[in-house]
Amino acid sequence: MEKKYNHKDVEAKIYRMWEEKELFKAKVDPKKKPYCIILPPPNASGEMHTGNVLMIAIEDLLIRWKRLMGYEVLWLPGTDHAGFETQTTYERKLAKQGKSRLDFDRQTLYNNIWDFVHENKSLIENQIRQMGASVDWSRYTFTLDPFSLKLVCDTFEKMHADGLIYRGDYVVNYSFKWGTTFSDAETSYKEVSDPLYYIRYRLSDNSPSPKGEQEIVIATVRPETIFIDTHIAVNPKDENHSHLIGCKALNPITGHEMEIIEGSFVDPAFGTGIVKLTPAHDKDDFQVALAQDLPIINIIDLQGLITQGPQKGMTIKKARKSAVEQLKDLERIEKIDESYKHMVPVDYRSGDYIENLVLPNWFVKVDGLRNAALESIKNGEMKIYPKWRQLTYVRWLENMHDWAISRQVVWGIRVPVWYDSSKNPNISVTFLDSGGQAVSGTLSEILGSYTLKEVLSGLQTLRAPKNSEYVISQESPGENYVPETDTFDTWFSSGQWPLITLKYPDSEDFKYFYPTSVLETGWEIVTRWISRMVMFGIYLTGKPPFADVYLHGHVRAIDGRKMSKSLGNHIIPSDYIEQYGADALRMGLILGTAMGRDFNFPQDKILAFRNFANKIWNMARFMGVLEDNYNQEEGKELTIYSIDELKSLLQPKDIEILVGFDAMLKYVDSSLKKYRFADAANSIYQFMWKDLASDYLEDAKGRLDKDVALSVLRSVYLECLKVLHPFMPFVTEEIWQNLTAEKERPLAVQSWPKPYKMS
RNA sequence: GGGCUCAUAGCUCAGUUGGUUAGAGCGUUCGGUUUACAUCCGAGAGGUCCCAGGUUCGAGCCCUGGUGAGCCCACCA
Repeated sequence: MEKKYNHKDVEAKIYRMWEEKELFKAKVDPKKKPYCIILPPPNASGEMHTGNVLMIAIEDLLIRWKRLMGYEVLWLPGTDHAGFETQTTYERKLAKQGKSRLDFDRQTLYNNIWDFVHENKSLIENQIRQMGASVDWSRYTFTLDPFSLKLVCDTFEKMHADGLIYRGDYVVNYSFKWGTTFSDAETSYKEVSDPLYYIRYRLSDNSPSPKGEQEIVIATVRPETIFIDTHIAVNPKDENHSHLIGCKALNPITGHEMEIIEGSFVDPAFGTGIVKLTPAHDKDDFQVALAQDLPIINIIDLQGLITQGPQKGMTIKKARKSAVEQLKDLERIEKIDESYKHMVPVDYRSGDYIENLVLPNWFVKVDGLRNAALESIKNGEMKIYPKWRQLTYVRWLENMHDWAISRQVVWGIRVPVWYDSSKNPNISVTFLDSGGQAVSGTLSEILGSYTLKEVLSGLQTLRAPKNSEYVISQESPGENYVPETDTFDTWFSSGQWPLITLKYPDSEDFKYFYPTSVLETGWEIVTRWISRMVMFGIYLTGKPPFADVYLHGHVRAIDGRKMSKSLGNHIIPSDYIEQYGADALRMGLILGTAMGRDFNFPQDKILAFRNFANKIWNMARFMGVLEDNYNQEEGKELTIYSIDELKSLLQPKDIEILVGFDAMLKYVDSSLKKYRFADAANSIYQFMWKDLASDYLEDAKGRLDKDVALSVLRSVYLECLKVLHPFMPFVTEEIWQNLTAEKERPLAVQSWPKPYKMS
């Protein structure tokens, strides 16, 4: 053995050995208890970040522990196509070449992204190997595999048949830049400064105010929508304004009468306490309009242009300026508050602006699914660790409203819907003609000049009005049909991930391993992902997809702030693997924190565990030296006795270390059961270094009954390797291979220690 | 606006249902190459457990109030 442990030479070699021997391939075995974790799929085109690394460290720890305990273990890896995120990454690449998605028909674009993803896919797979993850590669799954496509579409069909899917006009978050809808979960808010305009409205003579005022003033940041407004709201509890309810004001631009209605959402203290309603372009207003059956008028098209009125054809920004000019000319502006700051919706990744538009969309009715998901928590069928995170999950589910599942991106699973072109003349399409020129219009306009075949082969996007007639089918129902071009929200497919990976409903895997044992992931994904998996799992199988949910904390940068590329404080895990080894990185992260709490990247701990790897390496080496010396001094081969054989010869020091081992083992087991990984890790670490090396081994140097001491030392040391293996798999396996006979099974598939029971 | 979490050694953090002298890693001070390991060994210094009050025989831990930090959700024209 080398003087120093060199992880660089060892880790890749060991992983290859494990993989070649297929040690991690699960077999359905009814005689054994199953233990299953589905690896939360990293983005296919991504690179491993510290969150992934922590996740792998924890899951591999659980998986290897249970494998040694004798369970039939399955850890199933995969990657996610991450619809929108991947497409935007690809579009950025296109932009560098001076191109955009609009240069391609949807099929070509899809194929190009497919190639792009597969070029990059091996990167993340190799990083998973680098970490030592004992996953079953034979079951590797990608969210766009044929089985996945079929299951997701089958689920859609079933839900549609059960009345859980509907198509409706709804106010959605829409990005003009990316040309798609976003879910609420993908929308965040950013503070910006916009002028707040105070606009004077005359009251109509037909319904004068009881208090006799002639005018009211309304504050708005969106004067460009004024001309379509039909209603105004005040809070009924607002003493200054409630008398206005039922009165009518005149629209300052068009002069039409607008009724003043009550709205309990109106804050009397904000602005003037009076609000104009724009149901198509504001979520609150939309809800009021739905409840009170007010007209919903959309004046912004998908390019972000105003579709009617005096500002027709302008962008929102220009229209606003123009509307302000017009109002100034009409002397309707009382004042402009230039210092006003407010929160506007943006895409949570890119920070690009999002508008509220009313668009036809596919929706999931959440009411039918939510209660069962909540019930599984309340009755203990599914447990969340740490427990205090449960609240977030419950709150969120309780507040969840209907889920818009369609996205206008190409990269994803297409909604399996078709429209009969002859029955839906009002469907609007955009396609590239044979010369590559984009053509847009309704089917009835276009089919005069082009054949349907031409439209289909160059098809980019299609938008069907709410009441279009459609057929659900995964294949085209006939040559007269045009396909829906929307794809599913990524969470609609990843929400079915446990079912996709285990091949619901007929496979042996599914019957044996479902529900899985534990879902381990970051807490920030609770709402976006876990809630969906539970809802789909219960909907399709009657059971939540996992018994336990363990949520780890965020890894922050060394400076305690959130990691971000712009701050320059983000950490590249492979640098640490390179420098200190995957074992040290894993152990450092495991010991970095208590259960589920955020923590700073534990740089110095990783160093400490690199040293620890070297320490145990040298213990093994030294045991060899001691044994060689014994052979020379005694002139005979050292006999290694079992502890049973030595019972009557054991010295107090021997008993002490054996009893100590039992205590450590018990503590590790009970800590792991409770997901208290740091406690377990610290326990084996302290025992090996302090008790076994510094205390017992030092003492053994002076022992006269060397054969007894060396037998005890060897036994305890090997048992410790087993305990440490789930934490630091590479170095323990390498030492095991050095110390034990070649024909013995690798450490990864040995058995978990049993206590010595000396007392 | 609603909610969650945190505050313990110079730094980063453990401390389980209340129970002797509050721990670890890094850093720091002093001293060490005896049969492995300087990525080592031995010894030490270093804490008003954020503040105030309460419960208790006993509080870092439980309760109330405050201060400071971070985060999540919702979102007001």
